[in-house]
Amino acid sequence: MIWQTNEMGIKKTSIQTIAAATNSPRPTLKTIAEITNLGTTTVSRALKDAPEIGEKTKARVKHVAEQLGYTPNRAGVGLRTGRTNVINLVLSLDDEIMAITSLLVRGLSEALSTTPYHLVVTPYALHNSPLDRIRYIVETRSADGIILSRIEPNDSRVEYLVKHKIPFATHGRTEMGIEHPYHDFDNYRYVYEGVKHLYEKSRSHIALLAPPDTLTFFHHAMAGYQRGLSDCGLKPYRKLRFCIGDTLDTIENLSEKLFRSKNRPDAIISMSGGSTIALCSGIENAGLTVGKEVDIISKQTVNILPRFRSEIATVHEDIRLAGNELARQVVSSIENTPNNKMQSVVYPE
Amino acid sequence: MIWQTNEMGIKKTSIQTIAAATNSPRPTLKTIAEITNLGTTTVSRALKDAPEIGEKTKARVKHVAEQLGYTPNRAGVGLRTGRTNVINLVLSLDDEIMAITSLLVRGLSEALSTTPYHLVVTPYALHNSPLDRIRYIVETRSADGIILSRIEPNDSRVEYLVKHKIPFATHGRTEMGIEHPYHDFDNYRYVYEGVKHLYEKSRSHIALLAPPDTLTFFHHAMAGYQRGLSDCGLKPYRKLRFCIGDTLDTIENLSEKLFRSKNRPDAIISMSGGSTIALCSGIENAGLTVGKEVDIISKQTVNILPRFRSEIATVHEDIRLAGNELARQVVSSIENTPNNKMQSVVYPE
DNA sequence: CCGAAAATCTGTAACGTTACAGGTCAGGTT
DNA sequence: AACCTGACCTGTAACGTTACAGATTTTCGG
Repeated sequence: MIWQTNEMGIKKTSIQTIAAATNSPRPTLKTIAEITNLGTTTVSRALKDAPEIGEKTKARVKHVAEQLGYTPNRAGVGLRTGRTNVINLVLSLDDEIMAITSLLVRGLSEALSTTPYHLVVTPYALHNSPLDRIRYIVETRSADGIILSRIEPNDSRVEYLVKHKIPFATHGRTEMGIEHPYHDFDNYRYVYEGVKHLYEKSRSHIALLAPPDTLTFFHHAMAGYQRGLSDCGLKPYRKLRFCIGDTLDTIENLSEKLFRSKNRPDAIISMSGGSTIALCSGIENAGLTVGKEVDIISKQTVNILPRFRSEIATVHEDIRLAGNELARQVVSSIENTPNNKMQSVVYPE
Repeated sequence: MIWQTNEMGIKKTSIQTIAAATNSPRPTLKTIAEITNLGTTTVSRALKDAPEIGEKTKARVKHVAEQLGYTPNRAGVGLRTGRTNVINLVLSLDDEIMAITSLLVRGLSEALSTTPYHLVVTPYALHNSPLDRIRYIVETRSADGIILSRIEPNDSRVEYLVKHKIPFATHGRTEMGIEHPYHDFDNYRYVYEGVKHLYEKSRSHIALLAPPDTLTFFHHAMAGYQRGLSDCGLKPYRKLRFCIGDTLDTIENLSEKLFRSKNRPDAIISMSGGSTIALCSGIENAGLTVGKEVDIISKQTVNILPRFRSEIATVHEDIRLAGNELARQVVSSIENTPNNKMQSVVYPE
């Protein structure tokens, strides 16, 4: 093919050939000890600036270590100390297709970059028990701290982690009477204010495009919804037959069906930006126009909805901030310095 | 419990041992060995079905292991064998905001689920050297195989990994004359056929919304672009002042500026779905309509553009498939079974 | 019933690191 | 001169696992 201009010009070098030229096992403490004529213990202590090692020796050791490109072997450290310097973000694959992952990871990395910890992301398929992944991490001792999402009111993972005394933080709240670090968006307030806003625009059939009802924030959203409606003297719309956990195609289809029906809503509050897009498609397929027959308020984590249909009112959920907070919390938790605030609920100005 | 059926073999301390083990510290091979009155070696071999262990013993050992909830300590295994059972996906944070990550991860997990390997994702900030992360993984021996993206024609990471004999696969190709596993979308063909398609719709000022020019697939896209134009007897449009690596806001602004200009394009081929959305916003801000004054062809990894503006012609890039392929390749590479195809370039029907 | 092969099982060492309990020695104190 | 102190360094053991080289028992042909 045309762009493979290199095929003629450059000779191919096999992996083996290059590697054979560079055959040296990685240096260990022992290597450095032999070179410097010190004990491995001394080298180990020197490299971490222990007070009982002379300055001259430290400098010498560090210099040699640098020369050799020494890096501590994690398996060795892990075996001896039981620590990994890893924070593990456990994520569902079937979720968060709309940039949440990306932003959360960015927020976490950012905050961890000033600590000795580094981030590892483990995905799991939703059809497996989410608890399995957690158990695996705990049993194999492969992280010092864990970050969870998709939190349920009565969450077996939280129970497990508390029982095993593993530091963790959750993106979302539980309702188990257990105190633990968490960060959450104020979904109650979001929906409550959404209802009021729509009421002021004279909307009266306000539906909620809710999260899956297994998750805690479904209840928060629902509470805000009901309180908002009751404060406005409105009645709840019958429960939608789809939620933000469904595929975009499902949402689009059911949304179209809904908006073709006689008793359709005249406003929707959506809990997810991705779902909102499919929702709009359904509305338009039904021959209606967003901003005219129907008003939409939606959360979004990335600024895309105004580009999509400028009539959608949006509220920004700052996932990067969530990452920062969660990282801070879990590190505090590991290092047992609970001077900081270990729980936060935010809402944008 | 099974081991109590063997009356002769039971140590008097069995019960206490079991109790102690079930209490707090995690069970190890030694725990099982004490309970079963076997050597740790035997237990280790039994758990991995070694042929020199009797069936009866294997069953007994496995049963006890199950009872105790034994899981091998990864640090121990890692230290001894040098293996981690980890495949590490190294991802840029500043990239792929539009679901690529999510889909790639899903594809990889899926394919790895039938292997002993599991996926770990390490993000890096683009302003750090991407090589650093790789070096860290290699030096600390924290993965058996690595998967890279954002491949450059002359990629230092590839060079490094080949030099250190670490198995890896790349999402995208290099042009260094080094043979290594990769998976790629046929961007040459995509752009080439895009140009032809637009030409048939009588478009003549066709611009390319290209990738950053550091990446290999920029060159592929460019080659397809130029060849397509030349086959149609058209001239290239002057290079755009923005690319798919820019923020959505940047793209929207520069796009508006472009489409307000006198010598604006009448068609665009875009290399990324996210960018296309911002591009459209810019076009519309300039008072033009997609499908009327301007035609757009765009790649997308998730089916969102038709919902956005139904006039956009789309080509699907199957990232999940990419994940499957890359996983397969890197595992083959680790296990030195290069019977499978280690390189693939795909284009949808 | 012998001897040897086959089938099972075991002990030791090592992977790289760090905790711990010393050791050595210069210099000062009694 | 004997003793102590503090600064600096070292050896040993252990974390949990597996490779390796035996050890023991069983089986079986002759």
